[in-house]
Amino acid sequence: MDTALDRAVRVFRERGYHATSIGDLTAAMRLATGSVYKAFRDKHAVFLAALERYVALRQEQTRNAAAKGTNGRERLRHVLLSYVEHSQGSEGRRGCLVVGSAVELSALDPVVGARVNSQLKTNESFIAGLIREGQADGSIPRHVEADDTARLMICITQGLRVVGKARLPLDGERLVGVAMKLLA
Amino acid sequence: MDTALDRAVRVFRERGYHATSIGDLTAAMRLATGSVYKAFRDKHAVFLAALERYVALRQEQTRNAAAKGTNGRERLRHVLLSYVEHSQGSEGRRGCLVVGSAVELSALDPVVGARVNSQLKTNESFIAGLIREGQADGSIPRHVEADDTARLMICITQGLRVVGKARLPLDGERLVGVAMKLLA
DNA sequence: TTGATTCGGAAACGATCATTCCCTATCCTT
DNA sequence: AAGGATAGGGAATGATCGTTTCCGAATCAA
Repeated sequence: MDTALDRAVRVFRERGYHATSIGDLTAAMRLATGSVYKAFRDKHAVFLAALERYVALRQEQTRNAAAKGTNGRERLRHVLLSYVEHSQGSEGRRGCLVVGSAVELSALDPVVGARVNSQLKTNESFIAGLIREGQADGSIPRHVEADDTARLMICITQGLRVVGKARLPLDGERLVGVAMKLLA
Repeated sequence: MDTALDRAVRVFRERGYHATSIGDLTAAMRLATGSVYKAFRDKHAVFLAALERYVALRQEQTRNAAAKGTNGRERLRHVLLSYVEHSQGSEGRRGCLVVGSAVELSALDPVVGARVNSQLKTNESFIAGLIREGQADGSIPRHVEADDTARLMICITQGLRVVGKARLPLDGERLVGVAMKLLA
């Protein structure tokens, strides 16, 4: 079942919500129509479950990236690097389900809208936390505005997914190198 | 006819491509079904025309914002400020047709994909040009990498639209203040 | 005024959508 | 071994989609 949900995540990432038919979904999940409706109330419920699963997976990947760093600044750098890598190539073209939900559904679907909003806030707090961590361990200057900088960095991460989906090449080292100026 | 196309732009921005039915379109454009198909080959052609019109409008607004500045740095600052303002409030919730096209259609529709890609490159060149202008007039240091910085700023602008659509409040002065560190 | 022509509007079309229903095979219990 | 409950598969259903077609009104030339 979880493997079927992973396949649902994949097809929703590639095609978005409205362009994904139940036929696409059953083909990808290798389940018959009836089976999908046994497991989920409707298409919307499948999407919500897929979104939840995607968010959990991405959160784990981001925490793992952060763990690579030895101080606040380095942890943040690895998080940004991880975002660039995931926004690139075939993974980038597959797209981010949070960005896709925000753009395609946020305005029309209050449930998805609220979920996306809360997830962005969670990510923002995580980044703000890393900045404060860096300020505590001396790797980031005290005068950096943690909240404003975190919000701008969320814009960068979400923008990376948009640009990556549009097939512009992204050089991780160079882009992150420039972005780290925000911590000066 | 142009006023009808403006209404099409509006509904496509709000609902995206797939969630907009011909019924939505005719209601918004105040045209009957037959009239729409007299003026355009199909729904896809309406979208392409709307995208073209939106891009032209936004480009003009961005150039106007740039014109407010008296040197390269100030012109860039006004461009960023303009982006934040457009990403906010009701205008922000309406969304950006370029971001929407990139996320929803870029991977599935080669024509839209190519158009979005070229538009992002155009915007990037415009920003890179402003940076070089600032370096020529002394308002931006020479050691700033124009191309890398421009690409990161494109990420910021596209990300602003995503975050704005997700209803996170954006403070123009604060965010742009932080972003201008990239020109240090 | 008349006739031809062009343009917008609404009904009709097949296709496809999300959803429901029913049947079959598989297991666990006794 | 038999029976009952359960899960999965696939056909049927009503609604809605994009598109086409046809009809009436308005416009312009003569």
